Amino acid sequence: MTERISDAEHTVMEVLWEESPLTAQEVAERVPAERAWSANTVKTLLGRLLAKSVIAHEEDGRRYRYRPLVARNDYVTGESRRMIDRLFGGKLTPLVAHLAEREQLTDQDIAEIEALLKDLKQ
Amino acid sequence: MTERISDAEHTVMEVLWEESPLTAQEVAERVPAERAWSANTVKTLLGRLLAKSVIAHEEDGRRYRYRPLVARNDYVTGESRRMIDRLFGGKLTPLVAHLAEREQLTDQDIAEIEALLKDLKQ
DNA sequence: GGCTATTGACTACAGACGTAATCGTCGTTT
DNA sequence: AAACGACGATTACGTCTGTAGTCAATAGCC
Repeated sequence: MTERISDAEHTVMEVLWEESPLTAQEVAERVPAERAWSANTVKTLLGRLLAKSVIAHEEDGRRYRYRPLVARNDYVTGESRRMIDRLFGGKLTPLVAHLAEREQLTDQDIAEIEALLKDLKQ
Repeated sequence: MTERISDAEHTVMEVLWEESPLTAQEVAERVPAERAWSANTVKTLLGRLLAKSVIAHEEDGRRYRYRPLVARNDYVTGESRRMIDRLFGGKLTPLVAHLAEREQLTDQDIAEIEALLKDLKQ
């Protein structure tokens, strides 16, 4: 049911996941400089995220403080799943195979992942 | 430089990656039934993909046969990289860690991935 | 030789997105 | 009290996307 979050909106979410609640202005200050957004742009995005019920706002005097309603972890899970479904037929192994082949995994990467998996096997 | 491929466009690409060259009509026939697109829709999408130079067409009598210009593998690499950058700070290990934690990996999955990694270590 | 079906090109149109300016309100400053 | 400034709400606007309809050319049929 959770509506799709656009790219620009995601940038705002990252700010709120990092720290919240924040006022619109505080969010604007924390948005990565590459974006170079006006304060108004940030407010528009906050409004759209509100409309999508993915954040909430609580009054604080004459302004609002915004706070995420979805956990970053859940969002990340959803997005990775979408990607894996679209590109790898929903299977994880082909993803790892692909990445292993195309990105050069350092020995350390491999060691880390192996350790991880070992842990999983209780 | 390669332009972004939208969701609907990606569906068409999958058809062409599966088999090509194909005429517009053949593509339309092969698009997954859930989409239920009109032939015109498919043609529009082919046109947009052409404009983005991600496919090419060669004349064949009064019609065209379309064929991908980008390899699926390259596309997949690009998309996975984007996702990993956005969600996992560009590092692969956190991706695997996240997936391992949130998706239940079967013992078989784990075994497969371990085998994969073992191979990588020459 | 006119009619019809196929096919690509062009046009359409609503909704999402990126980016912002403007408006209205209310508290603050002088 | 009048002007100013901060803030949310509303409006704007070009582009992209999803989904198609319409038009023009051509090729085959009768």
